[in-house]
Amino acid sequence: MKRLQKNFFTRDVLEVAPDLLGKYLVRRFDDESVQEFLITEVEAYRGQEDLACHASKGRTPRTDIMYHEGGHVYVYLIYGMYWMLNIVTATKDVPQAVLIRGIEGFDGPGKLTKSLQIDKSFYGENLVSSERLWIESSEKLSEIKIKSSPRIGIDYAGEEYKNKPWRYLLCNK
DNA sequence: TCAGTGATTAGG
DNA sequence: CTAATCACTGAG
Repeated sequence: MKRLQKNFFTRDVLEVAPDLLGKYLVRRFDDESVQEFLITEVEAYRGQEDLACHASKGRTPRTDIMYHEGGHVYVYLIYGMYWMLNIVTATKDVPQAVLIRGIEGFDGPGKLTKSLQIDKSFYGENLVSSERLWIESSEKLSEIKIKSSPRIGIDYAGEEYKNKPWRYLLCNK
């Protein structure tokens, strides 16, 4: 196991997203305990032209972090209750992010962040240097199978983008 | 199926 | 300031 470095995150989101499957999300809690979670489901949000991406409406205080270099964390609240965990990818001024939808043991992005105790304080966290949240790769899982499908909950994105198969799932059963 | 929930955003 | 929006969940 070793922590993923910046060059992993600075690629195009469509490369990074499927590549995150089979990797481990590692969280060090406030009591110093460390837990690792296999990433099983992600979605790619790609730039200003992707109408499902929050950055499609332009740069705002909330989406600002997506315009940074890959390797940062984008966290936001949805439906007044649930924090969503995203990982910023690509280079400066290219707004892309990967939504972590599922990890082993927890299905659903809302439950995931609740279990990992992730909230707004993680907005902008650097996954390369952070002491409480990062990603590790495992040499064991060299062979994995990936399935893709349209993204969830983005009917507003228009015909072209809502049907893009930018949701990736692990299926090595 | 559908209500709860509050940050974020655009518009006066 | 106000009103609309929303990458979800759980109860029924």
